[in-house]
Amino acid sequence: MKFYITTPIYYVNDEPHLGHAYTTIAADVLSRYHRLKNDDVFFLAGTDEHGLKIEQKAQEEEKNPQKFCDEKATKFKVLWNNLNITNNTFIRTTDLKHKSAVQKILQILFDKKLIYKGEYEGLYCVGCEEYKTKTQLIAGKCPLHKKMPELVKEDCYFFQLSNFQKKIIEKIQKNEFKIEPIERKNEALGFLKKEKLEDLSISRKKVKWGIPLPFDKSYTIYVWVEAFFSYLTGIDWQGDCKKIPNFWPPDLQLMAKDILRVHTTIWPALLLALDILLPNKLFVHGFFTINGQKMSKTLGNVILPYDLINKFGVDATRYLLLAQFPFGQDGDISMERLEEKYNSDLVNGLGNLVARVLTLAERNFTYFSNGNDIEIKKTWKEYKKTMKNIQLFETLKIVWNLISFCDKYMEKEKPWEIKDNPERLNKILSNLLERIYNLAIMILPFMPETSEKIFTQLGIKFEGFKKNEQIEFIPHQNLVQGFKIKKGENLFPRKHKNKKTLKQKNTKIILDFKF
RNA sequence: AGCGGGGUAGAGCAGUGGCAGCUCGUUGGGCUCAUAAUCCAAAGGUCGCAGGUUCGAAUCCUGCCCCCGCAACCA
Repeated sequence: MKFYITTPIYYVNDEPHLGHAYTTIAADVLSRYHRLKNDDVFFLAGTDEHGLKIEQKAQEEEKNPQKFCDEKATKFKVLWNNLNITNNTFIRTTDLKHKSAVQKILQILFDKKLIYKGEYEGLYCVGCEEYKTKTQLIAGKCPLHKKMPELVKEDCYFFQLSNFQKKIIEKIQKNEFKIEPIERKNEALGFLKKEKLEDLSISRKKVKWGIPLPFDKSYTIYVWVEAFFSYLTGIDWQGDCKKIPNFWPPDLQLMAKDILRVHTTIWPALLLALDILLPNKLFVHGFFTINGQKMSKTLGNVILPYDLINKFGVDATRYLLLAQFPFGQDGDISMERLEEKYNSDLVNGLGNLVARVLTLAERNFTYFSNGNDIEIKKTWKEYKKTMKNIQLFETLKIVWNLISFCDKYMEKEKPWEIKDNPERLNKILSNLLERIYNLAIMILPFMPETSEKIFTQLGIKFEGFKKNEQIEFIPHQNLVQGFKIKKGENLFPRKHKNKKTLKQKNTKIILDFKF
């Protein structure tokens, strides 16, 4: 089975922030899980680099836009690398292959008469050098320049977005174009049914930093129209509608809720216009607040990805972000709570369990499997179900239930008290080690380095599941070599609280999640 | 009345008509294999506010308040 998953292509007007990291980590977890299942996975990440905002930002920093984009895109790449993200490609909308495919597409749409010349009328703020929507204005004035924008008309090209409204609604209702969670589907259907989609102006005369329109080079292409195609050019599509790459369509496109609208209007309309299959599923997740406040640079309460990586390490960062609140909802985080969770789940939970079992097992023990551990089987069953439903928070809960079960089991059996019944001791430790072995596989998509460390300490190699092998407890095959225990360093070093630092961190802040 | 989501213990959340729950934190006790870890127990809540329906409401209805996202040609 193929599994093609995408993150949004992030807009490079700013440094990568926690929201970008969150989506990308989730995508990586799902990618790694599908690889574990032996699916043929393609994981796309990338950056969106054209448009007025970039042009202006580059100008502020006195750089040419390409250099500016190169630097920012590198920051994203480096962060993904540091977070152990296993994306198969990193597509940039300034890549040559993207630009040339996009130009072909626009020509096709033009030849199909789905693009026509017209006149765009909008409220233009001279100070901002851009059109404003009514909702961006405060009392009719630009909030930045305190001036009334002028009503300006401009020749431009339109895409017949309105033609596709009905078809999009139909595809969503028939679940041929799935949107999850259900609230987001309702939201999309809400605005699609209620508001009329106007034709979309796709050309920009004033924006220089963009891909030229193939049939009229005095314009560049509006970013949203071209950027979406990176989901296709990233898998090496050349712009030929008859030659669609095998990985198409995406099985899953992850994104935050702010870009739901464009992904359920412009994006499917463009694909329908070209007779290309729609993505199978969009999954929309929520936003963070920090101590109940929006993150914002102005308020200075931003938690940066590197703050977490430096403090907790890569694996713990991946875990902590996903273990905070259900994937798909909004949630609140704080440094204080992250620290608590780090200590309770990782240090006291997983780390401590591995340490206490291995200490006993390292002394004196011979492995034999009873081959049928109900707890492990039950956990795998729920694990697979929640993973399938993209309930990553629930998956982690289920895995941690098994950890808790092991702690209680030890308390009940008290293996450290057994002095003259080696058979019983071996059985108890074997049960525990099999559970830890399975735990290590379960956490592999979430915390690949920790997983590897556990295998090393168990003296066992995990080489993945074989093709078509059921993912579940199979001790005889996989553990035939037995355990060669060598307890190592603790998996997670304890964090000791520093109340003063925490208090400083908790000062109100806000963060901006625009992509 | 623009659309969607949310407001439940100190914190984060679950609970859609039948004794108000989970995790963390806090407090007390047990244990000693383990990173002051772990196990058992306890304390802690006018379920946003105000009305209504019902034998019975966190849950259903009405009104209101607060928070988040969207309200496209910014991305």
